[in-house]
Amino acid sequence: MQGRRKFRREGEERRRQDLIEATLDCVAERGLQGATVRAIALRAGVTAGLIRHYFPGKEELLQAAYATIMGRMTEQAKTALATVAQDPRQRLSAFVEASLLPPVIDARVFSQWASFIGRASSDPALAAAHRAGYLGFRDEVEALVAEVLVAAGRTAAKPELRRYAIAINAIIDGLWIEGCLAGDFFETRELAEIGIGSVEEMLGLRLREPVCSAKE
Amino acid sequence: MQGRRKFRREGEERRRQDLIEATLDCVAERGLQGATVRAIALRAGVTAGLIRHYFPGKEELLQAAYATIMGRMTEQAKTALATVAQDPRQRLSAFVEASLLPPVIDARVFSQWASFIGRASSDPALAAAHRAGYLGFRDEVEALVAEVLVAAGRTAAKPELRRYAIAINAIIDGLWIEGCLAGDFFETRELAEIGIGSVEEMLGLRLREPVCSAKE
DNA sequence: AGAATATTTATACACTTGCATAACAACGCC
DNA sequence: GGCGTTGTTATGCAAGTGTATAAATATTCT
Repeated sequence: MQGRRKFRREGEERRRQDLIEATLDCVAERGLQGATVRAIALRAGVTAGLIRHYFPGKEELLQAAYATIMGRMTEQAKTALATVAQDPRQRLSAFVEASLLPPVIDARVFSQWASFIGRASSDPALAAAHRAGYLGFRDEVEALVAEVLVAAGRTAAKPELRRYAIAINAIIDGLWIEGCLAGDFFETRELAEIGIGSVEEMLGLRLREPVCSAKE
Repeated sequence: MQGRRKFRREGEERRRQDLIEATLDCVAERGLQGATVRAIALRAGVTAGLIRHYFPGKEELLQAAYATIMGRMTEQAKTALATVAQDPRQRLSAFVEASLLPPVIDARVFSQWASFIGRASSDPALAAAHRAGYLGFRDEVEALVAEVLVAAGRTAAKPELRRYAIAINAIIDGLWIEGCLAGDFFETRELAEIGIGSVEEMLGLRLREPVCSAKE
């Protein structure tokens, strides 16, 4: 008998994160079914038993993984907002654009999202987490639209604002899905252009400044 | 020992359909993980072994189930087209509307869709099935838009048509998801109204005939 | 009615699953 | 350097998984 495997003790938070990342890898590649404790442990370079040392059970690990990707997605969206500071139109435009280009458009992330959301209907905890994330996103859109309308000198009644937010949120979601599922059908910036163009048509005003004739 | 269970022989196609339906029930309620041969058989009022008499394996049953819901969804949308016959604008309007009301908007169907789509990334058979369904849907939209534009006396260049189809498909998908996941946030016809309104704004023409002032 | 057929049940099997436990080894402390 | 603490491995287990097979029964045909 050769002795047992050598190992290193990682920091607690580091190991936790590694396990979550390994879980997301498994979910992305083989769906929730493929995310068994043994597969996760193997990918994390660890033995299966260790999972129960960091999480009460597999269930909790999955929830932590879901919370992680939700947080990551909203974080990316907010990052897109932080970049361009001044003009509301440019801000909305940048927001839409960022949502429809990598790394937000990503088959891997979509696969994870779909796997978890498929179980959200049966799992109240997942459902609540999703609902919160969705409303946060829509509120973000609504605030942006309000800025834009005010800057354009248009009145922004509440029901109208809500309507805009729902519609714009929908088209971003829809294009996001199309891009993630069949990215090879579209040119690099095609979805982003369509997204921004559609929002312009919905709001009835241009978001991008009219460029000089030379460009594109 | 009491004798074995009594049973009835159902027609072949009937049994197949029952098994598929039972599979969809399990998927909707407990996700793909919950769709075990035993759970499916129990729900179908049958013993587990029978599944292998109608399908080569569990894998094929799942594929058949997915094909079923995909077909059902596009079929429902096409039904809406069959009813309204004449005016292209009314046809497009009815199509969008039907896609954003029950029974197409349905939390159960969405749960099934998400569960399957989550595995589509890893399963080539599911991926192919999805891609075919998606392209079929988009072609339908594109044809509808072409009719509308022609009827409105506008030129319908191919890239423009494609752009419209992608955008309209996206907003239908996005609103569909919102409605399925959080139907209680919206008034009964709210999503349908938003969908039709958005399409009108994108195309730059009205789909519904201008109603007399009394209505609504 | 009785035999032939193939649907359906029942049982078994090899394998995987999540989880429990005990042995072990890496690290901090004196 | 020896020693306790605890992160980590190894092993085992009961329940659940898909599948294979034979026995039993419902249905059809004559």
